[in-house]
Amino acid sequence: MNIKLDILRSFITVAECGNLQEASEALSRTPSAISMSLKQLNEQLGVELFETDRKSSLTPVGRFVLEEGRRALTDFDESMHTIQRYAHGEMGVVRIATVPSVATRLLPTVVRRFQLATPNVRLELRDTDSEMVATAVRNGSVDFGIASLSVASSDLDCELLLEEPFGLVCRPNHPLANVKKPLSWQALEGISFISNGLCAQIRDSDFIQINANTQIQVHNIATLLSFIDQDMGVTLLPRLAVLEKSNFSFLSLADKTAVRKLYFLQHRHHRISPAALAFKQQIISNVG
Amino acid sequence: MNIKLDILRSFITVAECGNLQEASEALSRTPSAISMSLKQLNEQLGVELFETDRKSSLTPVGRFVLEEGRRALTDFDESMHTIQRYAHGEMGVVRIATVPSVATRLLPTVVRRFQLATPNVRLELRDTDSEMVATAVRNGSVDFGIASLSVASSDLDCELLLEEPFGLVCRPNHPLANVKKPLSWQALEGISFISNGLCAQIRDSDFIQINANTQIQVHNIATLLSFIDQDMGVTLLPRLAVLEKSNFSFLSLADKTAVRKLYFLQHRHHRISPAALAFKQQIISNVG
DNA sequence: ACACAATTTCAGTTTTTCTGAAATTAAAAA
DNA sequence: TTTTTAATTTCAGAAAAACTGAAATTGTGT
Repeated sequence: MNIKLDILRSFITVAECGNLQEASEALSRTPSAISMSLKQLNEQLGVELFETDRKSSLTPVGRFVLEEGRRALTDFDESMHTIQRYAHGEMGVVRIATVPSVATRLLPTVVRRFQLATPNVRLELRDTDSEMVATAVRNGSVDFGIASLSVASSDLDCELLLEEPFGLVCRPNHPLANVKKPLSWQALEGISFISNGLCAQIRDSDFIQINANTQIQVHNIATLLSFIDQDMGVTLLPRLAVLEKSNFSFLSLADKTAVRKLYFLQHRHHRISPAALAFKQQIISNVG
Repeated sequence: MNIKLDILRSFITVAECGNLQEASEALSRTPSAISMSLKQLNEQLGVELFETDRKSSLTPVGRFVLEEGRRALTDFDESMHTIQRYAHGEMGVVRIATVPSVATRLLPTVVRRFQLATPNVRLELRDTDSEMVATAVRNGSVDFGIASLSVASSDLDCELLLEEPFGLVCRPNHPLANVKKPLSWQALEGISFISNGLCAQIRDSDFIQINANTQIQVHNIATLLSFIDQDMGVTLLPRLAVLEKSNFSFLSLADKTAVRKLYFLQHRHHRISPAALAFKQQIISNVG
């Protein structure tokens, strides 16, 4: 039979203490239990490990077992510790794909806290559009993603992270900028409206009409905002997509159904690593 | 409590087999026993290791435990194997000090056999005079020694290896070379006798007289033999001290008490390593 | 050689691990 | 979906292993 961890541990303790009594205290066993363990090790190796039955001096084999066994045990314990740390999410890699607005507006705080709590977890962030986020999740190149499309399929799992209302974005000197109450869709009539990719999420039929008639659609947010800045018109965006300290007015809408929903996207049957789970929960607690 | 070897082994086998049944056969246990072991590992880590209770796919933690655990186990097993090999004398170093005649006449055969049987044991041979052999044993710089002095003291243990009779060594054309029967001490009268260090071991009073009256004493055997070769006289040496295919006649003596005794010298309370013990036994079996 | 202290042995107890049957659960098939 | 089937888990009892405390043994120092 194989040499057991406990027995090796007992031997090392005895060899270090130089006698059974101390060792038995250190191991919280009776001397007789330790004696029996040593006897077992003896029989397994077929050689004496101590010069006499007083455990004060080792034989050459004893010295060898002490040295080699000590190394083997510390290595093993270290490995087990590493496993524990991984299991507790204190170690590992977290790979995330997310839409730009979340990456720039939501994650910095979360990342800062997470790094402080678990400095040994490496983070790999990537920001793209929602489609690519879903793809990355599907092919397993990220642990989970955050995107605004809810495409729960057989291999993709969607979980709502947050809803944020769309608002009208315009220059502060735009006529609409002074309206105090939430804007109705009628308010947009006769106004030059620039569409963007996120608008597709608003399901209101009145707005869909407006959106369909729009002449300009700009997908890149930075470009979009520079259009607005140059008096080309107004657009609709969720709060997060606009920088906080921007030079734009953000006006709320009367239609409370006009919201962008952000979802966690995960491979359906693949569990994520403890570190990834911890990061995900950090995001949730930071939003809630 | 700590993660146990057996449980880790079970987990790895199950992960490799992809199901409990195969694994339980490989481990010669029932599936239920393995199931309980896995449950224990789960509880110790606080995380699921398999995606479902069919053990076909691992969670990220499971993959990590498999990888790290596999390495930890093979390292540990290797260490234990190394210990076993050392304990069985298949590994290690054997350091020996011996008198020249043994080193040149006895050891070559023994070393050849030993190296064949245990190629991973390193040998460190050293040849000096008996006094220095004893010193080397005493201060622990060799595992054991072979010398012709019996100085059993409190820290030195002597064990007879072999006795070999002294004989008269002379040139083949020397008058004594033709004597057919064993020589008596009287035969040495009027003959030029060259003494050497080993002669001190002959305790016969007649010879002691002869030895005391000798004009020349040569300690180095090579020098001694070259004196004999140049017709300076005869000497007494044990068989081993003279090369087998030498140009000298070797005549037996009537006094059967004139023998050189070779002893194993060992530190009294220090056990020697299994490899050293094996080598020692190889010597004994080669002599007997 | 003696007395003392440490270790081992032994028998019985506790703890752990294992087995086999039954219950549960998940995947596959109808 | 429901049924069938196969794998896994749970459970209670059995077997094995480890442990304890008292007694016997052994070795050390005087």
